[in-house]
Order: sequence, then structure tokens, then C-alpha cells
Amino acid sequence: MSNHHSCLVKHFQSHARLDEQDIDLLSRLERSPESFGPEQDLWRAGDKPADELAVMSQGWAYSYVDHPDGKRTINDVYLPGDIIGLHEYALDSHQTSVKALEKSTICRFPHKHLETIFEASPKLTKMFFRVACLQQSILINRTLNTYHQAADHRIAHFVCEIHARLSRTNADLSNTFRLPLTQEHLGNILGLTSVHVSRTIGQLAEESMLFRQRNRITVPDLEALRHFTRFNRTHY
Amino acid sequence: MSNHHSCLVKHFQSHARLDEQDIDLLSRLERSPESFGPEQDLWRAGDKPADELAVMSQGWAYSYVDHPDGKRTINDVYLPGDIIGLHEYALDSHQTSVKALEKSTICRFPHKHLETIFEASPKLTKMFFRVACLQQSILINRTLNTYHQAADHRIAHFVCEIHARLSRTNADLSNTFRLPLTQEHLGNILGLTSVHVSRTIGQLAEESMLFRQRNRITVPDLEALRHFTRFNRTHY
DNA sequence: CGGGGTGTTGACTCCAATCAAAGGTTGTGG
DNA sequence: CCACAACCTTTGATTGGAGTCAACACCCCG
Repeated sequence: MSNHHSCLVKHFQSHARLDEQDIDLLSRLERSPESFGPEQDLWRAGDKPADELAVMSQGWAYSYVDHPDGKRTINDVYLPGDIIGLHEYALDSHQTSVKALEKSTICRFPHKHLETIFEASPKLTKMFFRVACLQQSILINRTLNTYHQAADHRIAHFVCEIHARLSRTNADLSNTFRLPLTQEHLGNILGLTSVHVSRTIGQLAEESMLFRQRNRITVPDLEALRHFTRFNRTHY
Repeated sequence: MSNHHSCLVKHFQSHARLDEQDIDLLSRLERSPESFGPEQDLWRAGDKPADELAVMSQGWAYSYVDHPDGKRTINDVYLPGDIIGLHEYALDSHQTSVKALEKSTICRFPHKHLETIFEASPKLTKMFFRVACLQQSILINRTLNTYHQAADHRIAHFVCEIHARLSRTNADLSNTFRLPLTQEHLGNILGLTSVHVSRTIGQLAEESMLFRQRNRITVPDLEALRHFTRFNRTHY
């Protein structure tokens, strides 16, 4: 087997060392690649049954729900190495839809594979538990720092979050990185309108906190931005 | 052993049947009861290490963070049978503080006990995974239905959530139940001021959607309230 | 060169926050 | 058993941040 492991393995290895056997077990989850175009759905909220998860192999995706008034709420963003749909493990129908943001590769696998792992490896079991709980922590952090806070705070916090999450599989991430989300997407994640996102990013740029050109974000002083949003790096 | 099981066991039994051995394993988590008075903290955000969880045996508690401007965000509410701090399993310091709302009994247990269960019982492992994921689903549902939504919607949704969660260990819950939260608490959960909560509850009462007297909530027509907030009962 | 999706800017509106004060309720001690 | 204090709730007046509506600018792509 090659030394060049999948993103999922890299993701898990950022939590703890894995032996050959665990790597092998993990890799089985990433064996049925499907290609998705931009705007293509992996599944839809309400779809039944919800007896499978997926690994984000390449690209970006997001989970969302559409409200009757036409608004969309984005619940989470998935990066390479992330597991999609973990939080729906206990449900029998999908809670949220999942859509690719760009050309992506995603590997579905059934719940059963997860349970096989639970039986085969207590170590991987612990790690899956860690990953699931960490995902919840990240969500909670985003909520806590986004809920009552002003728009500039929200945007800055989200940028810090994405930087931290990308750093897990990409240790030498610089202070400029790709973020393939429109301002409309950002608004749907953060509970703002795209208009207000535009104004607020403009304001943050004036203050040299962060710049956004097309799909790229540049943060001149990451530590300053983290301080501004009281971003706690240890919880990612 | 008595036939009268703890709330934790009841909670887990609402997910799947348990045999004697699993009940025994589970019960071990609830063996060191501590009594908490109202306003007493179980732990504080930032406390280190975060190597223990707790079972809510009796009473109500909530997890929260205080912001530098004096505002408080409440992240979750814990009911009898709930596990406290599950989402912090992957962290090495506490993300949120936890405070009892009223006189309560809480049993701490170390992470290690959880891992013992992972090794001893694949069935309980699956169930813990379910419980952790379901908690995340509930949080996501609350976020989705609360984030952009108007105040009346938020309050109604939260009331539906609590009713659903209480029903898990209390199958014959009627349409009036105890909710020992002040309007200030509700505001801190839902991202509103207590003033606005008061006004909105008044408005909901005018429309006969729900009534609140002291610590009690009465919902004349639960199905109507669920419909109003688009509350999906299957995800709790 | 269009043309569709995306981003920017301005004017106006509105929901909820804020500030402030007065009622209610509870529970504790005299 | 009453009185008072602390807390909680209600109500009113005012303010403000973000939404809405709308037009225009941009930019990549075909």
C-alpha cells in the first residue's frame, strides 16, 4: 500500500497515531468514490432511510435546510477528510440536505461499516467518538460566538474556524487560503443577508482585519483576528 | 436489584432494550451522587482537565458561557437522565460552564468509565454514539429553527423541544408541564432579551398558543404549536 | 461581446435591544 | 403572620443593527 494516505486517514491521524490495521479499517470507508458537480445534492432533508454516511474525499460541500419562505440555513461546511452525516446516525430520515459547492469526490458508506469498526477496534471507536464530539464542539463554538454577536464578529469567527479546521489536514496553511463560498453562502451560514455580509467584509477590510478577493481569504494578522473574536484555538 | 431503575437507564431504554449486564454497566456511571443547590456550578468554562462527564440524576441544569460584556449564552439544558459534558469528550478543558437551576443530584464519572464500556459492550457503544449524535441533532434543530426565525417561532420551538425531550423518560407527559426557567434564562437560550421574551410570551398567550404561569407551561394544542414552528417530532 | 451570477451601494423599514420605571411574587426573618 | 427585600415580570418610549428593495457595477465564461 502506498504511503500517500487518504484525507480521512490524515484527518484521523491528526488526532492520534494509527497502526496499519486501523488504517486499513478506516480506508474501507472510502472505497466507493462518487463525483459531484457544483450544486449537486448528496441527499435531501427528509430522505428515508438515513442509513449511510459519507467521506468527503475532495472538494467542499455543505449541509442545509430550505425554509418555506425561500430562505436557506446552512448548518455546516464539509472539508476534505470530514465525515458527512455523522450527526444523523440516530435518525431514520435525513435532517438536512447536503450539496457540493464545487466539483467534489464523496464516498458513501453504510452505518453498518461504522458498527463493524466499533466491534473490531476500541481505539478507532474512541476516535470516532472524539470526531463526533469535536464536531459538536465546533458547532457549539460557532453558535456561542455567532448567536448574539454583531456581524463583524460572526464573520471573523467563522474565518478563524475554517482556518483551524483546514490546518488539521494541512499543517502549513498560510495566512491566505481558499474559501469557495459566496457572500450569499456566508450569509446563510451566519444568519445574515448577503448585502450585510458585503458591507461587513468591506468594513473588516478597512480595518485590515481580513480581505476577500474572489475565492480567497487573506488574514494579515491571524492572532489579532483570533483575539478580536475571542477564538479559542484549543477547541478545534 | 430493584425494578426501579435510574433515570439514565430509563433514558437509554427509550432507545433500545437493554439486558441485565448492560443495565449493570450503565448503572456504574451513576454511583457518586453529589447534591447541588440552585446557581451552583458543576464546573466552569476553561477548567482543566476536562476528564469527566456527569449524569443528571435529579433536577435541571444548563451549560453556558459568559461574555465579556456581561451577557450570558445558554447552550443547552439538561434534564433528568441526560449526560452532561458528552460533547467535551475530545477537549482538554471545559468549553462551557454548567450550573444547576434548582436543587439537583448529579453524578460525575471519568472518561475512562466510558472507554471501559466501549470495550465491554458494542451494544452500549452504539447507544452512546446514538445519544451523542441525537444530542447534536437536537442542537442543530434548535439552531436551524431559531437562528433566523422571529421570537414567537423561537420560543414555540423550544417549548416543543423540551416537551419532546421530557417525554422520553416520561411517556405520559400531559400538555402542561414544569419548566423551571426564568424569562431571562429563556432569553439567554434563544438569543433574546428577557424583555422581549416577556412581550412575545404575552403575544403567544393572546393567540392561545401557549401559556406560562410561574414555572409551568401549558400548551392547549400541542399539534398546532408543532405545526406553527414546523417542529419535526421524529428527530428527538 | 453579451449575459448570468456575484458583489456593491443607497434609501428606507422594522424587529428586537436598550433604558427606565412600576407591578407582582416569593420567601425569609422579625 | 405580617413586612420587607430580592427577584421576576410587565409595560412604555426610544434607539439601532440588520433586513428589504432596488439599481448598478463587476467579472469571469462562453
